[in-house]
Amino acid sequence: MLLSKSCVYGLRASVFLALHADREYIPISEISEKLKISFHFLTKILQLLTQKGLLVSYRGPHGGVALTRPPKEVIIYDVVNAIDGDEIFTGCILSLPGCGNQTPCPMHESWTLVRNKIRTLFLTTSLADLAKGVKDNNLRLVDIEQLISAPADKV
Amino acid sequence: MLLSKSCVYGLRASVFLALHADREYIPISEISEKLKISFHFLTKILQLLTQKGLLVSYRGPHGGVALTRPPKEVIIYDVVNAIDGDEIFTGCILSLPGCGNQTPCPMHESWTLVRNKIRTLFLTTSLADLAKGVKDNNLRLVDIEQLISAPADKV
DNA sequence: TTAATTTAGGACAAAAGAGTCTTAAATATA
DNA sequence: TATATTTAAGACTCTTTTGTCCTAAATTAA
Ligand code: SF4
Ligand code: SF4
Repeated sequence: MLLSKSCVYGLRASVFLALHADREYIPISEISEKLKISFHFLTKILQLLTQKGLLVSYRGPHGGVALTRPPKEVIIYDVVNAIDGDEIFTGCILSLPGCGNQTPCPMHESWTLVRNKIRTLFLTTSLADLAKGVKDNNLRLVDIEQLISAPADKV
Repeated sequence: MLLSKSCVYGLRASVFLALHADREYIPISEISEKLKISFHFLTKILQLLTQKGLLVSYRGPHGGVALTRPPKEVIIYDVVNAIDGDEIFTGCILSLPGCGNQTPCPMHESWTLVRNKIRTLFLTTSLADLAKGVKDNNLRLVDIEQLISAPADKV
C-alpha cells in the first residue's frame, strides 16, 4: 500500500471531522461507527494526530476530538506526514540509503520528477477540498458495499 | 515503502544482470555478494522472477540466472508487477474497496493523474536505461557506505 | 560413479504492521 | 459524591513482511 492503513484511516477520519467542523467535539465512537473503522484502532491513530497538534481532544461527556484549524488550512500532507512520516514525499525508489544528489542512482532524476507530483498533490489538497468533494458530488468515505447494506448511514 | 524490499532487491538484481547481459548464467551468489543482499532471500525473489518468465535459471556448475530478453526490452514495470503486483499502478489513495469511476472518492481525479505519471515512468524505463545510467555516469547500485568500505567492488 | 556446484522449495524465526482489550485519568451531570 | 462518558496509555494477539536455514534436485567435471 502506498499509504499505511493507519494513514488512510486517519485521513478518512480527518475528512469526516472537516465535514462536521461546525459541531463541537465529536466522539471517536461516532467516527468509528460511521466510517466502519475499529474504535480502538482509530483511537490510537487519532491520539497520534492529537499529539502532533492536528487535533484537540476533550475527555468526558460531550468530549471527543476536533480539528485545531479550519479545514481549509489543513493540508493532507500534514496528516500523512504525522502518521506515515515524509518518506513518500522525500524517499527514493530504489531505497539506497546514504545516496544524494552527488551520487544519484539511475532512477533519481526521473523519480524525483514524479515524486514532486505526489508531493505537490498532497501539499495543495486541503481537508476542505476533500470535504467539498464529498458534499458537492455526493461522494463517500466508506466502502460501497457497506453503503449498500446501510444506505441511511451515508456520510 | 513505496516498493517492498523484495521488489527493490529484485530491481537491483535485474539491473545487475542487465549490466552483465553479455555473460552466460550468473550465479545468484555473485549477485548477492556484489549487491550485499542476503543470498537466500535474493534466491527466493529471483525464483519468483524466473517463474514469471523474466529470468531463466540453470542449475549446476556454471549455472545461475540470466535475463530472458535483452535489457532494452525489459521494462521495469514488469519487474515491479511480477513481485509487488500492480497495486502501485492501479491502486487508489484512500483505499476504499469497491469504488469505481461511477462513485469516485474526493481524491480520485487528482490521484489518477499522479498515478499515471508513476505508471508512465515505469512503463517507459527499461533495464537498459538503468544500466546505461550506471555505466555512463558512474552511478551505483549499492549503499554508498558499503562502497566506501570496499570501493574495489563497485558495480 | 562420486563429488562439487548451483537453483528449487519449504520450514522456520524475527520484525513490523494491524487490530483487540483492559485499566487509568479527566470531565460532566445527577 | 457517585456515576456515566470519553480520551490516554499500554499490554497483548494476529497477520504480513522480511530474513535464515536446511534438504532435494539438476548439472558438471573429475
Ligand atoms: S539516487 Fe535518488 S532515486 Fe536513487 S536511491 Fe538515491 S534517492 Fe533514491
Ligand atoms: S475513488 Fe479513486 S482514489 Fe478514491 S478510493 Fe476509489 S480508486 Fe481510490
